[in-house]
Amino acid sequence: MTVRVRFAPSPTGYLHVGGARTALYNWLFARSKGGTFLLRSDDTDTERSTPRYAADILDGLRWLELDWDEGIEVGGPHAPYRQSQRLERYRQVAFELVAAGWAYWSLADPDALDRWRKEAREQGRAPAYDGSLEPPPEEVERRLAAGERATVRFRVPRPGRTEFTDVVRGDMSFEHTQVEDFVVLRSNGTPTYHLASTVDDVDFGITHVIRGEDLLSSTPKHLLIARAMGARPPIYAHLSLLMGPDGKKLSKRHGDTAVAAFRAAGYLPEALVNYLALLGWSPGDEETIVSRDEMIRRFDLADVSKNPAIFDLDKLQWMNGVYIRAMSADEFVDRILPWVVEDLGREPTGDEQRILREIAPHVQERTKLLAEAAGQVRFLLVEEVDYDERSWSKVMKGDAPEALDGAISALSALEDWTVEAIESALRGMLERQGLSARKGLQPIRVAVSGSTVSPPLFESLAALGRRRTLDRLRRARDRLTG
RNA sequence: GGCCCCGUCGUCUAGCGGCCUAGGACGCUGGCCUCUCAAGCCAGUAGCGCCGGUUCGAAUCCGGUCGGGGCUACCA
Repeated sequence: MTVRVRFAPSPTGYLHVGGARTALYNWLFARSKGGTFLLRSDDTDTERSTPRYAADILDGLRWLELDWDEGIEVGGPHAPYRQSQRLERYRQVAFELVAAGWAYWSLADPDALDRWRKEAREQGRAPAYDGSLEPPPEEVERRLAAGERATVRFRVPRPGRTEFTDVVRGDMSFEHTQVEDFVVLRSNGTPTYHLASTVDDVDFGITHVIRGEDLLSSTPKHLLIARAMGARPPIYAHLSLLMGPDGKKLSKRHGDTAVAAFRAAGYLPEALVNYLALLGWSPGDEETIVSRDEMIRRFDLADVSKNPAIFDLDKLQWMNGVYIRAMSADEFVDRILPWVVEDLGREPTGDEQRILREIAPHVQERTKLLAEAAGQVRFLLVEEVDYDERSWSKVMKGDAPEALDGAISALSALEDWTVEAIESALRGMLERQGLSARKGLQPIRVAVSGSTVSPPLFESLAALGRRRTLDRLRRARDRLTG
């Protein structure tokens, strides 16, 4: 049997990291089994679905390089892959279900239903509607004939129970007294999630449904529908949910959880993928940095953790740094360029790009987020620096004038403007002035970079060039005198 | 309230009855390195929720309890 899995987001919100993880696990499973990964859009909620979110989801998946073999925008034998374009099919199935006695037209009064559920709850019973509020058949027929709108509800067999084996959770059993006669077709003729999703899974030949644990207790409904359709239901695997630092389900109040937000902040897709993969799955050994190929080779649903996982930004950030350091300097420059352009307000010149490449290795190892790098290299690309006032007042005192003067004269006399020459000139200066490197170099750093924190000084000066270095040293010296 | 899921360092996890004096990673602390900040290296910190049971032996099996989470819609 060839594995067929799907990621089926509802475009009622942007792609968030939880959804991305679900997509990733589906993708990994498909790739590790040589199966098909399919993308469809569960957009039956026309009220809340928007094209903007739909586009964001596709962007996010592409950015993460979770390519799909079949589905939205790539097509396939079961097209279309948007539920909003398959409405007739769901209606048809709903009618067939009614005709076969698996479902019925429901005219239960909504208010009465509310009261019924409330009472059930108060009496400690399951608030699962069992059809007892329906009018007699003759009345239903009459009102339907008169054009009254009704929902279609699935007739859950009671007594009874649904049992299944979840690949990550093991044997499950749900008593049907706990499962209500759920709506499959709304009174406006559109299908509910349960119907549309299950029909698609059946029609598209989905073999494994890998999704969030929030759908675990809906699984009996899906099994019931699939079996009523005469199909062999897919195998289910429910992933634990992602939590915020407070242990609650990850949501907006934990900050921006959108994949697009991570992208904008300068996270690398490969780092996010690596982190997400290990959030609920372990290759079994002590590896933390796992390549995509390695993941595919070793991924197994049986190794997926049942525990809910708290999203740890610190660890993601660390991992991002690991991936950044692993890049070549050229690649690093290419990847920070968009942020540099934004920061500068213009495209760097060829000369400036050369400077960037020169300093890249040194910036790279201090960068955790690509977005930060722009700020670290800015002083190399602008004509004049703005001093960070805290840095200034911290170091521009004591021996600072001597250090600056010494640097100006030592560097003016320099023949070769190279890292080595600059270093030996400045170290010679330190010795003459009797200054420690720690104390003597900081004023120079602030004068040139504007801050007490910068890439290594000698390399920075070499990249900056003689003219700008000396200009800045003199300007700082003047400012110091007042 | 009902049903369901889950419970190993603060966090992600390894562990499938003796290999556990519970391993790794992030974080945190200290040290080394050092021109700042990082990175790197070294060391340290900290955990089997609790109570019973099974067993020669339990983090591992069973029961209970407590705690956390999910679902309980004509949302998905």
